[in-house]
Amino acid sequence: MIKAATDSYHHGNLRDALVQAALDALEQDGPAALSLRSLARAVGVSPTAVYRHFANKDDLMAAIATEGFEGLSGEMTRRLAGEPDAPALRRLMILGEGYSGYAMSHPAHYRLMFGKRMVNKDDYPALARAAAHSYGMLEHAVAEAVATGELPDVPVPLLSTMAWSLMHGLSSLHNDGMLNDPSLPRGDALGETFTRMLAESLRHYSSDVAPGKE
Amino acid sequence: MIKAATDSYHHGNLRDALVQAALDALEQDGPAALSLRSLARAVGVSPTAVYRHFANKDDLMAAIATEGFEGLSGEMTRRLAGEPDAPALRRLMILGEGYSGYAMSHPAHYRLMFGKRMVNKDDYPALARAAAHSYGMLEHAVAEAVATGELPDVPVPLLSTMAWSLMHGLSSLHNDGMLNDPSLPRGDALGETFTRMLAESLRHYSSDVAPGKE
DNA sequence: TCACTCATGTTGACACCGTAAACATACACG
DNA sequence: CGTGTATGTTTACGGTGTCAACATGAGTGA
Repeated sequence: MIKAATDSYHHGNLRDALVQAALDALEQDGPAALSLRSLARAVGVSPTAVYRHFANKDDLMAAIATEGFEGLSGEMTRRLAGEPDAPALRRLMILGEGYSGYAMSHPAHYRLMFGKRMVNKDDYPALARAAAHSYGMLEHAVAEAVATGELPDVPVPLLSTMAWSLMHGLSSLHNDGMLNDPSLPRGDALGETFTRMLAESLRHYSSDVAPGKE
Repeated sequence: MIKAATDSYHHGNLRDALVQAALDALEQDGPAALSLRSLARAVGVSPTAVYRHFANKDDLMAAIATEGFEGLSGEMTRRLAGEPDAPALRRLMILGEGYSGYAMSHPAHYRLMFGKRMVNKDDYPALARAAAHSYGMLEHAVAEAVATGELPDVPVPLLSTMAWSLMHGLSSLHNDGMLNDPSLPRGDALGETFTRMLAESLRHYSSDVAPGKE
């Protein structure tokens, strides 16, 4: 029930209210409950009012996904700020923990961020930009770790994509309930564990075997 | 238009026909085109006939997902059979390539396999069993590689989950169009690359640092 | 101050969806 | 042959995304 201060004909900030209502519904009732009509109802507006602010449902979803990537970047930035003087590899690990931490504490939202919409990412430049920014934080940290010699001299995009894949896969599997081996650490502890294992094992990775160097 | 041989009142094998129609629609028109009604249409049957074979849409989706995990296991088994005498670590790499290969060549189907349905996996035991079997193949190979000393003495579930996360993350990111760095290898080549990198780097991973050993 | 414009919200309609209840058919088994 | 039951159909309901036509009222320039 997010409404403007006034109960006037014009809402005032329908767009933001809709996105906020969507985030609430997402966390409380899962993605199935995300219908334009129910959002309009929650905000106290007629169903088609949505179309004054979003071209269609996909457009709204893209806005929510964009918000998600911004939240993800924000979480990682916040954690980095907590250890300003950490060496490069440690910074990379902080990113990994922040990534999986955010993903696992916003399962429905996280899933939405990787919906089919992104395939036509040209249609949603703001979304593409937000996603690229998150990835950029990772790539930057990887590049630094390679520069300081804390990671082997393997092409940075390769290392970055590998780290991203590991964290994305872990978070997705966790959120989908696929990790039920009782001997495994709990969710966010797993993120920490894998980050450390990858960093540690890559440190001893013989870069002679690495691809992409000719 | 999969129909029984006869055009009689009774279809003959509606259940299989529906699943097959769903797989076709999935590959051709994406997951959005998957409606019970359109499937019924494609098979030449009334909309509600579906409910004689599936409790509801989720039930159908679970059947499709099950088929997916069976296809995945089949692909990995097939590739393993091609190199019967490969050492343990090599077998593990074959699994990784098979996994990502299957996932990347059936994007819509693969996405479905990890839908929200799996969270209540108790409701779909056949699906849970098929998924567990795929994971079991991986865990078995990891255990062998640890036994032969080709992988460090780290808890098998941990190593297995790490490998799975890496391949699942890579496949998902690829299928969602998130990997657009032009310097990266193409899709299935990436699967091979990451498998090799992980195997190689884990080989030199100092197991003293490994968690889960006290 | 007033009239006009245009961004914003509403009404009504349409096709589609998942699903339930009641009914029809015809295969299989006594 | 008779009948029970698995299978398919008809009809109906509430929900959804979206379009077209209309209503409102806030802001602006005369």
